[in-house]
Amino acid sequence: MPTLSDVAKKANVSKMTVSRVINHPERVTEELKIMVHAAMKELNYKPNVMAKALANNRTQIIKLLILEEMDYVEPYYMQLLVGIANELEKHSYGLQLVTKRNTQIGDSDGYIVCGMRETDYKWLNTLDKPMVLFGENTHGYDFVDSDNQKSIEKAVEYGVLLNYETIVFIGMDVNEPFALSREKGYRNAMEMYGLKQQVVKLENRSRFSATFIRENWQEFNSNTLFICATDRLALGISRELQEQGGNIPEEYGIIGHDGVFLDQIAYPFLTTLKQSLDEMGAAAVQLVLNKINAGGLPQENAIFETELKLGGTTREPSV
Amino acid sequence: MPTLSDVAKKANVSKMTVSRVINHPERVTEELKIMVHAAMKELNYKPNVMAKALANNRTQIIKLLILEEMDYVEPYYMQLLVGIANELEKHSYGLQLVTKRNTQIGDSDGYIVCGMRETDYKWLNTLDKPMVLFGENTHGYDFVDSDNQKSIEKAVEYGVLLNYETIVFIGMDVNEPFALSREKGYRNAMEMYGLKQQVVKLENRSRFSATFIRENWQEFNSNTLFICATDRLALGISRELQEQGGNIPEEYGIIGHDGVFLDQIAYPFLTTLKQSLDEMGAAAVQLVLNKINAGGLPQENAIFETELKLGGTTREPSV
DNA sequence: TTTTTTTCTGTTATCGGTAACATCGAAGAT
DNA sequence: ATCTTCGATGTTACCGATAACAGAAAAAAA
Repeated sequence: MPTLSDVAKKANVSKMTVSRVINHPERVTEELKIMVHAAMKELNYKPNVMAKALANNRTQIIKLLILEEMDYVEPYYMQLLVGIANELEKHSYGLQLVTKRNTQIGDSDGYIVCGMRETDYKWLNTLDKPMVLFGENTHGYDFVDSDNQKSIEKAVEYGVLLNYETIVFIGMDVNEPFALSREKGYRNAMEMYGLKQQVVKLENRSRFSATFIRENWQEFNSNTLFICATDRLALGISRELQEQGGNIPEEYGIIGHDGVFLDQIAYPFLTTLKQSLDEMGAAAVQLVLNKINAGGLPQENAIFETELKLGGTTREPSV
Repeated sequence: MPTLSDVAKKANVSKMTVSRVINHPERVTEELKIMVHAAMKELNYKPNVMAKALANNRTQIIKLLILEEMDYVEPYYMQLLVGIANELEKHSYGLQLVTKRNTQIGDSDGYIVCGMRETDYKWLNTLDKPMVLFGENTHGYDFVDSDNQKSIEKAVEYGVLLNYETIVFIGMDVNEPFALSREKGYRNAMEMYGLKQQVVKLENRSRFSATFIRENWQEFNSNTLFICATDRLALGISRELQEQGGNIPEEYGIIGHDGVFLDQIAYPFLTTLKQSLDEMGAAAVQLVLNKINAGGLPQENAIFETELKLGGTTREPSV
């Protein structure tokens, strides 16, 4: 492995000049820059991350804290992780995954946090490294998230376009910002269209939404659309509607939210609001690295729109 | 952050002695060891991973190569990843995730590879760092895997116990060792019980196994058990059996394989052969780190038994 | 022209560890 | 009693980079 010194020798300059070409190119003559670049290419020079880290007093490690209980795995995270990992790699950063079990966390340059609930913030405050949260929050932390409200608004809009007469919202019974935003999106859009609102909140498990349908089956007349806060809930709705003999998508429509894995497992495929998790993961990385390299910046968020991905649980738009 | 020197000063010894206490305690007097340990505790000394890495010419990074196409995410990996990540953290190693997209891989101390197919081995050969594969292979690489054969043997045995008359194997149409082992497990056990073997091989997608049932529905008389090479296949079988009005689990039984996420999504829950992925992840890490620290050792594998996790797709054993 | 300033490049010390060699006292050998 | 040998500790140099300072040449000001 060639080092800075090797490059320096080859280019007939000092190590410092080579270092400058890499980190502060504006402080070096064009002429030398060219020579150094030539030497680097010729030797196929790759900077030694560890040495750089040591000299800069960095660890080149970002910790990903997954605060959610992992007893039932969210496939969600896998895509996110890939997005994060790829982006970190671009910047020569390593990843360390921290789950609720091993709170004994070592050193790092910054954190990306996901799955946090309100009760976690007190603890988060004690971490004094740059940090970006995955999911909107009201505690002033930088975050990356989907535009939850707009997302559900789009769903309602689409439901109206499809002429579903009743539009029900199956939400989550947690008081977290993302859940509230989704509900707000529903309420907003319904009000805008002057439609009667109907909100149900359940624990985020498919069997609970299935039970809900079973127990309230007679209430729902034909031509109803269920907009669900998660694909998990949508899955339960779909399953039980079929069980009860409901015709999907003609009599009953379903729109889920998340678009990771579950929508593909369902039969028929769910129409869902798909988040671009790998982009979001990459964005989270960029935000933390910004903070690390620039000291304390003001809050900066990245908000992504979801994409309405059509499956078999909504009928075709009439032309 | 206290350093080696700080500890050395406090204990009135040289840096080297402190270093020895940590890395070669047998070369230091009991007396000094105690003093140094006291000093370390008092200062709450944590070794600087980067410095150590630099001095040892290590990167303290393990790359996890996921060679599988990630267009449909395997929730499988999430658990594995958690297992790997936790174990790496214990040893102050960072993780870098490499997917098929970014084959441009930087430096690392070793690799854990998963999702490889026969065509990948040529390329794997070019990597000359310590490597452990996730999944059995016939190329002489160290690996970690479930005992695929025994696993399916257990399934057959259980099916016999439950008095299912016909036992069918729904396998995967790939020529990979793990798939072959599972099939072999079926054939072995069936032969042992003197039962008629019936093997079907399909692409690993639930809709293909569903289609299979739809098209061959009349062939399967009641009292049949389907042993599936994956939960994905089991899911499709379950779905379509219900669609056709088959009674699960009394008339038709299903046993899946993997026990990650999908079995919980299915309705009813799948009876499945559960792999302990986090343990396996940890084992993979231990194997690579062994290789890294000990130079080229002979091949070493870690094979884990699966656990038969009962769900609603098999009937109760008669007492 | 001389002095001052600016711009660029090289030197030195340092980040926090570790290997290799040097040193020194005590135990064993002769 | 002298010479080895050995075990325990300290010294020095180095891993591969960077910041801070120093120095030299070029540009600007006098």
